Amino acid sequence: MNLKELAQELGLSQTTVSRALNGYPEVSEATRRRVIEAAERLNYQPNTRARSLATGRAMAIGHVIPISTKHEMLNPIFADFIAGAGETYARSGYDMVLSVVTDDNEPRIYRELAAKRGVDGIIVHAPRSGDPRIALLKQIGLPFVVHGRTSSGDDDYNWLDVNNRRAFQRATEFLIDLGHRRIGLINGLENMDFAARRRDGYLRALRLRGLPVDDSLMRADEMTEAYGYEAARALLSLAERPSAILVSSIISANGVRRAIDDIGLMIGRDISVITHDDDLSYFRNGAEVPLYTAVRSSVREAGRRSAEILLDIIGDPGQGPVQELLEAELMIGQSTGPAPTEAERRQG
Amino acid sequence: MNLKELAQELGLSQTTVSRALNGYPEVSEATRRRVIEAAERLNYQPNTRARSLATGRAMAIGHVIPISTKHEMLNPIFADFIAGAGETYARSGYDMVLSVVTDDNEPRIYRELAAKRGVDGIIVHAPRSGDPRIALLKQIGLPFVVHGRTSSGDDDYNWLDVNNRRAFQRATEFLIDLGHRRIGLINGLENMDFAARRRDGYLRALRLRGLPVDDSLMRADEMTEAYGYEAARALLSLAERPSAILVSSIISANGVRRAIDDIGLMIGRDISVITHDDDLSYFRNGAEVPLYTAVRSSVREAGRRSAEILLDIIGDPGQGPVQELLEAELMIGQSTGPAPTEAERRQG
DNA sequence: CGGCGTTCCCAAAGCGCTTTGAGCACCAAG
DNA sequence: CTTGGTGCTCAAAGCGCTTTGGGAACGCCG
Repeated sequence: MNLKELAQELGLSQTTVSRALNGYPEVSEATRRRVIEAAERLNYQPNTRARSLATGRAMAIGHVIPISTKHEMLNPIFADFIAGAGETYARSGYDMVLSVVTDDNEPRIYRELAAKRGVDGIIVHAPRSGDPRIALLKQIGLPFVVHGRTSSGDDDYNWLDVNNRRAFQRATEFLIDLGHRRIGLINGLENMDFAARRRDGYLRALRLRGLPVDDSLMRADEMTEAYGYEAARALLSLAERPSAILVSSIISANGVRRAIDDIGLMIGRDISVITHDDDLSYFRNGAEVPLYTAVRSSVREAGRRSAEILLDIIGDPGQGPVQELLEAELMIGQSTGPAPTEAERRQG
Repeated sequence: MNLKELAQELGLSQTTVSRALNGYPEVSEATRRRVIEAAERLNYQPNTRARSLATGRAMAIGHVIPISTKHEMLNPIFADFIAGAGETYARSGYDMVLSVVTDDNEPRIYRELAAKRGVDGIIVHAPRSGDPRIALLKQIGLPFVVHGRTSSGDDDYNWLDVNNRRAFQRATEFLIDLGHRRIGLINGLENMDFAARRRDGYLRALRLRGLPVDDSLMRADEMTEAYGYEAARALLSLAERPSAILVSSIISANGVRRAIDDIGLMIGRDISVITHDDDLSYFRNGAEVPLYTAVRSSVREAGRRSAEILLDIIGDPGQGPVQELLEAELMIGQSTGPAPTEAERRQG
């Protein structure tokens, strides 16, 4: 069923039918009702391809999901981000097109995406420090919003980010206030901008409180459960082991917990743990009292909001860069407690 | 840069340029080279919308990702499945369009997807038992492949599935062989077809070996970490607690482990655990010796293969239904061991 | 009754591509 | 010299929609 057939069926011209369906004022209410009724009855939907060829708008947003070439891994936070963005698109009648891409040929993909005119805008995922994609996309001229930021000098682009530095500074200070002096950091890959900022926050808190920085307490890698386990085992077998650990993902935190259990220590008593919590639907942080003390920020909400920003910009390209910084909330859970005294440690 | 401009630039007609780029034999090699060179130099890519309007092929595949209305959750296995499917699409020049949809308005979405002609085919995710979508899609006439199956009488459609029943029967028998007599099942939501099959496999093994079925040993829910924990706590606090537990997801298995640790028992000695392992990139099951004894089947590979099947069918719609059953492999890890004797149990 | 807005509707152009059906050169064969 | 291929190229139609620029019908006023 296409427009021509529908118009024929109704004894109207294609113009009138199109206008009736798209809400133009030039058509009488009676006709409009008649048209809409017929369209529903015959399950007419305008052909997307033809429509967007005519309007020049693809009514689709591109998401380029990078897969790290080294590890061939796909971070599950994308799933939740996309769920959020998907809600926004559904409301606005946009489609979401996904390209899963190894990070070595990303530039090509962006150029193609733009040249093929299959999408009206792009969401940029997982920006690295000084990510070249931003300059590339600006040059290409396709509207885009970055989920996260990148710390090159140029700040003239749209982004939505969590205040990672503040969050990790606060988390670290919280631990210091509890009496912890040796605090481990199990971070994400530090070529990722978010991870670099988290480390900065951690370091700043240490400096502010006059605590020494010890490189052997800092780890960085892809945030799997296994990595959390390995890293925690390593930290806990140090001669001077940390009494608290900061973790960049609740998934890795699961591994940290396992390591602590394995050693026969108790989380929250012998070792305090604070994790970043993206509020992933499959990894909710407990019910009444959260399992982990955490700095939390919903990545799903970030997806929803990033998509809204992008659609805004597409609708009104004139405006200056839109930038939104979300604050993470610090939630006290069962995984933190006062630092054990020397006596307690020797006993434990 | 569009075709017209490129043709002008070259002093050729649009026809010739189009033919040169699309590999038709009617154009001389010299001309073809000249055209291709110019296209690359000027970064010409045919406009997707125009092209697919002309050819009638959208060059895109739709994935409808259901979000359970009750829990608002998005299973992370989708991420890996999509990563796999994405590889196939990238190779074949297809786009992937995602619709994230709450399960109450799925039928509408499928109809729209078909009527709007935005995609050439669909991958159906997370089929429920007797899922009405299969009849719907057959009626609509859009090519589709189901990831999983559904157990209505009609088996005349394309699917790719893991042999869930066999896998869980084998896992159960493996536990029985180790001397376990009371075996818990922490399953996925049993309105899902895969979960129903897993339960069947479990029950069949019990029956075959003459063991009683005890409903209090069977749980079913969305496969989160927290659910694994809660369910395991419940099972382990039964008067007659199971000595082994079968789990439907490695994520829930993490929760099961946590519950076992909490109670002060040891996994693999006091309580044996076998889990299904989708080989998710962020939840790899250990290195040399797997952490968990598991029945494993890569969901990423399933994605890759499902997409291939769909593209095949789109290319040659004549063929009968394509159906592929993957066998899961049973991997012995550190989470299983012989059932403790009565004496050991009392002591433990 | 003529003229002028309104209201409603339409024919046709155009979006950028593919593809059909032809045509022009050129050369070999008759 | 004509005919018939062959090799290369092209103009134009068409995909299904939106949108421009009218225009018919109608009522109302002077």
